[in-house]
Amino acid sequence: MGSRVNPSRNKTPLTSPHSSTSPVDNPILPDLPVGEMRSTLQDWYQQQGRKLPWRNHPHPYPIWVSEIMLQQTQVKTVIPYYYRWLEAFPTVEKLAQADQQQVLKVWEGLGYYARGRNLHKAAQKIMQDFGGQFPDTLAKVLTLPGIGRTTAGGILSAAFNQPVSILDGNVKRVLARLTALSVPPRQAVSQLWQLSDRLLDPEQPRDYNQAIMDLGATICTPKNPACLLCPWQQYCQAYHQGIQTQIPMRETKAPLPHKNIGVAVIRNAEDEILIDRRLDEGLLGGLWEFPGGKIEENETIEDCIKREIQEELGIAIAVEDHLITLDHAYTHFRVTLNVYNCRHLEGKPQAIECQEIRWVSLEEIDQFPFPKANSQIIDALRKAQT
DNA sequence: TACCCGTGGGG
DNA sequence: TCCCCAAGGGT
Repeated sequence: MGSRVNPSRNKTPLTSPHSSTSPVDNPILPDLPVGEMRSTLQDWYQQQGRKLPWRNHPHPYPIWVSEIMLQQTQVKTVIPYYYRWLEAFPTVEKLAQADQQQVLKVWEGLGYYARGRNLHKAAQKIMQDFGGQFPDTLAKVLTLPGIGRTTAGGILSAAFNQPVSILDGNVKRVLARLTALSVPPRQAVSQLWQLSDRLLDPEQPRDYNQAIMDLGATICTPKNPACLLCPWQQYCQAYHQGIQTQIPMRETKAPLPHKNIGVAVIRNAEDEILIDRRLDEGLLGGLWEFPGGKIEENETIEDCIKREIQEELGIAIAVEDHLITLDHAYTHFRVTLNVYNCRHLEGKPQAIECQEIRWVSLEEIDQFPFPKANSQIIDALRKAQT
């Protein structure tokens, strides 16, 4: 709690008013023993590095897939998805030929679904523009959707042993502590990239990049870093100052807004259920869902559901009994889903605010990719049926 | 350039 | 229970 910081307070040094360069301007240490640091890190990596499925792979495709899955996602979460993905789409060509719904079904549950859609689009671009070969230059790799500077460096170093630096969450944290960075990393991105460039081992860039990420993931962890086991302990300013748990400094964050949502499970005379496919852009793009919307002030859940279904699908329904209420947290807000069983009364459903609409049975609903919160609704439907 | 974009696990 | 954060990129 003592590490929570108001960023504005850090823009001016509390100390000497005469100092012309604050740590923000120059967090780079003047005399880092770069060669020695590379050597100690590489030695540590040979002994303590993680064995991961995509390491030392001869082909860039599996490495690329792993890099995309690992964006903002922990290794443990990624591994089963990684294997399933390569089974479903063993080559760039197979991925390019798949349709988006297959792709999203395999990605289902992993989150940040634009990653899956971009992987798919990039595979098609590789087939069209690069003759089916994953590109091996930084400029070309950066033209692929879903690949930024860090992911490009990760792929080029791992697949081709090219000396391209990275600045992911692990590296940011390691370098912030190494320099006892006195501002949140976001305010020093340019300087951190310079430091990352400087430290990168030009002789063994593949192992160096993997090593510094392993260091961040297993030793220089966000909480309770294992400084006594760290190969860079002697170079670490945060450790020497005893402030390693306070760095990197955090941004102040506004509390998450909460939305109350009415959700309809609509059945027709054949006992089929109405689902809709969301637009490709934005939250949960391209996934299927049960229709519904935000409950306005002074509106009952029943009124909300009837109104939303009329607006979104152009049909009249009867709202019947309560199925389930569940809470879910997204990155920028929380929701409570109030789910009700409903009956279709009249009108043909139209895709007004979505891409597509289907009447489906509970048996065939598994074929469609749903976001996590909606999967819980499906579970509840199955339970209610038996 | 801030803000948007999921989900699971740890403390 | 709640907050934090994880191999970031797109706009």
